[in-house]
Amino acid sequence: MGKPDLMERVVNLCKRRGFVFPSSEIYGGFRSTWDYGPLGVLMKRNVKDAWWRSMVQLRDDIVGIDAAILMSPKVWEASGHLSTFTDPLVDCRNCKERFRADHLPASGACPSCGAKSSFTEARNFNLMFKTYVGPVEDDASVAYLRPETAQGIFVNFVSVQTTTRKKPPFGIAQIGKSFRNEITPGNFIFRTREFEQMEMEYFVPPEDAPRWYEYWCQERLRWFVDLGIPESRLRLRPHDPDELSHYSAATSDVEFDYPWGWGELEGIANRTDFDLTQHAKLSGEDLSYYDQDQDRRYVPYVVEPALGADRAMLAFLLAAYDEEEVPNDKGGTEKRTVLRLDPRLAPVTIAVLPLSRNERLVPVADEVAAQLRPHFMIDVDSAGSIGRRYRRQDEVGTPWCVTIDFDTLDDHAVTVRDRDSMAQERVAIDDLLGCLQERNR
RNA sequence: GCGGACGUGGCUCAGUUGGUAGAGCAUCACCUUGCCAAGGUGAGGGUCGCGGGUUCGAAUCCCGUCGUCCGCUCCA
Repeated sequence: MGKPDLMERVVNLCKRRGFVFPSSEIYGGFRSTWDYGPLGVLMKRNVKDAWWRSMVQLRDDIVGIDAAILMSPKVWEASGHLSTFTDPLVDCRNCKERFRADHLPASGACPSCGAKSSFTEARNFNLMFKTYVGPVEDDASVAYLRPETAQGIFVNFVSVQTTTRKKPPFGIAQIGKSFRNEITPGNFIFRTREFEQMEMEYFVPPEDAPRWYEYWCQERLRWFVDLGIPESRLRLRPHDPDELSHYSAATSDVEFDYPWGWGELEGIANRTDFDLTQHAKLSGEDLSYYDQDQDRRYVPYVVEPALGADRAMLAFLLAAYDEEEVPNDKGGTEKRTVLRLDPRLAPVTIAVLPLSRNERLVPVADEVAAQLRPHFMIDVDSAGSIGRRYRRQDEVGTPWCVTIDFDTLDDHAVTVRDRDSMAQERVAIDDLLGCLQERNR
């Protein structure tokens, strides 16, 4: 399968099966915005739950918060986003290429045109969405949609630290929407203007920051591998000094092998004490930490793994997509599309399928489904041939199908069919829940 | 925002020199079958992205606009 082809097929599958729809489609769509459908919202929740579980639930050094999207404009003044998040851009009238004004060579010649180049005036693109709070649209009521969730953590640092009595090294995690008025969004849900971030700020003594930076780089890489992305499709790429963001001393990207090439999936940054120091300056509040054991006061350094939930979901979908040839009953082969998603990420965990729409089978299927529903996301489907329904479930990544057949009426057992191996096992209904929970572990 | 390509039922596409829209798949119902999709019968579904113009008449020509893809740019 060609790589560009893969992207097309995944986007198509997403639309066809209700993972992701173009937003506002009845009005012709709205650029760069996507809506998650019934299966997509389930999967995205699973991605976020998996992240939250690994960050917050399974650790005792990280707590969560959920900060407001709208914040005081002072926050963005302090963080540097008001001044630094603006890119001055110029276009060359001759070759039509666009450059960052501050990246132009001193000679003023662009690479493909040389001396013939002729630039437009520099125009500023601020990546923050601006809005007005309250009834009057004046300068005093200007507010911004947050371009990252991290600042909500920094401004709450002292409150969280004192209420939880956590001591560095400790972290604060948050999942939420962010907004950036990107010049060019694209590649499906890879870069959109409204997106959901999963960010964690890890506060450490300054001298320990490099060590924790290394730790989180490896830790984040492991997380993706654990959830099913092959190591061969992941890599860690340290930023060159000149591509570092204004707040960062060191940044590495976890990159994924997208159909269009290697691209960022997650960024791990050593943000130093930049943010806390800036907020301390502008607010006048003391944001340092007093270490009683060592009797010293310091402003913690911050190591930040920042991941896009939408982007992560795309990577999991791309890595899971597979087409294979399977033998059919006519002696030939046919194509089987299967999403080999980790069961923790699959939108539907168990499909309950009566072998046919027989009036004795359907009620049993409903009973089995009712029994499993409190424990798993269940789908019940009785339409069409059993083979067709297996294929439908394969295509959306359902790990297990439970089939009720005519023998069930006598032996009170069902068939459990595995997505990847297509193997079947007979299981008594009384043991079914335990059996599935065991497999789902 | 600039340059290039494109926009017909859910999907993939056909639609000849402008005459008022078609196929396959999918969906739904009934029948059949009964463990790995596409057997039978029938049904629903398109003002051809949107708006305007030319014309007796436009999916087919012109303009605008919105959207998609590729590149510039961006970085979760």
